Amino acid sequence: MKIKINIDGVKELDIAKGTTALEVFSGPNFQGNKRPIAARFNDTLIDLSSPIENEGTLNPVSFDDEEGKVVYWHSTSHIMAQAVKRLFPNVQLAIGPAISEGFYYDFFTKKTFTPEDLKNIETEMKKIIEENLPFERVEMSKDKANALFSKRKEKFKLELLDELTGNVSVYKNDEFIDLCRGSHVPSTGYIGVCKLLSVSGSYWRADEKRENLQRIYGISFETKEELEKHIQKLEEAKERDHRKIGKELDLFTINEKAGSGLILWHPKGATIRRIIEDFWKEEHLKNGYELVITPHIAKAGLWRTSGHYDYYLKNMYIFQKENEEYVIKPMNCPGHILIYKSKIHSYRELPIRYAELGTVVRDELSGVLHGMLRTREFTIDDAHIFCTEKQIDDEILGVLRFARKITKTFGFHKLGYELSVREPECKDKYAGCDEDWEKAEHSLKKALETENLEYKRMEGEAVFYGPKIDIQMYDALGRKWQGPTIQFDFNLPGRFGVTYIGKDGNPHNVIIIHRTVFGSIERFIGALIEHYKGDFPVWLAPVQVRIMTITDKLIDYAERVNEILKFHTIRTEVDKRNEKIDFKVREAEKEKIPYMAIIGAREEKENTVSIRERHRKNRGPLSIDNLVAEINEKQKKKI
RNA sequence: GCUGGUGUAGCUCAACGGUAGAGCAACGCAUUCGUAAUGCGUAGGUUGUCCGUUCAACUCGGAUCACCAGCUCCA
Repeated sequence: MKIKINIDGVKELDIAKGTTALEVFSGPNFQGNKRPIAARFNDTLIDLSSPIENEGTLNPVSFDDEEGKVVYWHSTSHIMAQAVKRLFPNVQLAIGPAISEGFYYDFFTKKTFTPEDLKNIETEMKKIIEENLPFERVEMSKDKANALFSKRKEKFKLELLDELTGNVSVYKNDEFIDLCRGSHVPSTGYIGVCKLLSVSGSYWRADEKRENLQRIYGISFETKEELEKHIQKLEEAKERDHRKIGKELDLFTINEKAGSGLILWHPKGATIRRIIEDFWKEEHLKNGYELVITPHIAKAGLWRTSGHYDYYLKNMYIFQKENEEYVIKPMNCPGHILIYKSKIHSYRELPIRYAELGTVVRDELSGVLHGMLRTREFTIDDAHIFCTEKQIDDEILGVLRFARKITKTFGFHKLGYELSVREPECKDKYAGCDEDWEKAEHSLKKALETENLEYKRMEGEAVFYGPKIDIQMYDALGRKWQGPTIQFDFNLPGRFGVTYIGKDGNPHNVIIIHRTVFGSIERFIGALIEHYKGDFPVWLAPVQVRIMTITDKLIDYAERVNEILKFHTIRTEVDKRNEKIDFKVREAEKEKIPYMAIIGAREEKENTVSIRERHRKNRGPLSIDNLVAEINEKQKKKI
């Protein structure tokens, strides 16, 4: 019996019922650029070996496709598990999914995998790949699967089976069998090159009360070149590590005498931060925000009212003084609310926008601390917008535009958007009424659509007190960083009784919108360091010009130039050491200083400096006035 | 917090049961030099901390602190 299928909506083919996808793709009527490794039939991903029984649309999936990578890496994780089982028959299998870059597999075993083991596993994987074992999909009843995995003593697979209903599928290559939904590449030979990257601990089901597992991470590609490129990218990421650059460029340190997760900002790091904060304040003042300052500690009662004392207790630093319990603030919202509530507000005053670079302290688990990206004390560029229901559309749109503009100023040109909304099934676990949620969601959606932004809808990802937009920034390496957040709050207004007096003379509920652009200044600057690789644009560079003398005789002139530049708010340093100019240039290059102003007898005579610009080498002489104008122009343009 | 790894001079790293060594940086002297390293010299360490094993510990064991890779958490 013949059936019709579509390929890519372009070609229509008549095929015999039961023909496999692989047969279709290797037939004369199909030409693809990339080797298919799986197929998409209508909306489901299928194996190339799956027979096609119905009419529909069939498309090849290759490694270049997002879902192709998932298949490819997932298959490699099976191969790794197979290799591990061959070498260490006693380990039990947990799970082994593909992740955003590669795959992992969790194993239950008393032994710990050493780098030596990884090498051996890798070698065994290569053998399995050479054996070119087919990935066979077998569907069976749950009972049969239960019997199978009991016999193989795979207790984790049995636990997973417990939660499945109906028939299940297992994948088999030779002696190795795994409970798996699929899909997979046709055979192990499809995997080109693979590399195991690291081992770490994990828990079964991410539950620390459950079994401790050993997780092996790896990645695979079709060609050696792709693998090398990937490894290069990992090395590049290491080179950009803000902790490494922060030390090299003398930006910040973390000192165990002070405590972990606490940043000591050195002059150069503090300069970058100051420039960013000044810019932030200016922009907020220009955009209708008022700057406020709230205390670092407050009585426990305030945090009881806000609710933090209950649900955020384990993260709060609490201390006792004169029979009064105090909390070091982990959030800025209650303070802003107290300022709002210091008097009665008319509808005519709204919206009110309070902004603060508010430093908060949170006790984070020691294991999560990570340079500037995850600290125990950090400064949120926080703002709270108090507005009426009618104003939310304008406010959200305003915040979205504002946040986009600021992040772009820092060179994050590619942004991603996520709209987090309620889980539709369990509405009762959320604060606020249905109507609030719908209006808020509508307004967030509308803002994204007005700006023509593509976004991902994250069902059930909203926090309990309101829906939000999260913005991700993509850095120079294409990595994602958490950026601005725009968050509704249906919880605090009720808890604190935040109201305004309407036209009717009655109090009405205020809508509170939390928003932040940087999230945490520390994290943002950490991201910025990695994004720019420490090579900051002129407006952010802690030292913009290093003046360097060729001989001691030029020190006086160098000092004069220094004074002039400083007078024009240019950040300069003089290198008047008795060293050769090559040496001074080398150091300035290593320190990524954008302008080197070299001073010799000629320059003194002509009242100039000789400019060497980073990335542009020697530019020759330039008058002081022109140098000032050029740098000030860059400062103004924020480049 | 959990699993695994690491901790030696300001930095990067070496030594390894017999009481620590290099390069860079610092300091001193010489050199006064034109766009990525001038030469010579000096000084610098209770080997993260504490406890134990040993005739002897940087080296072995335990605890602790910190860091790293993950897990977990993230109102």
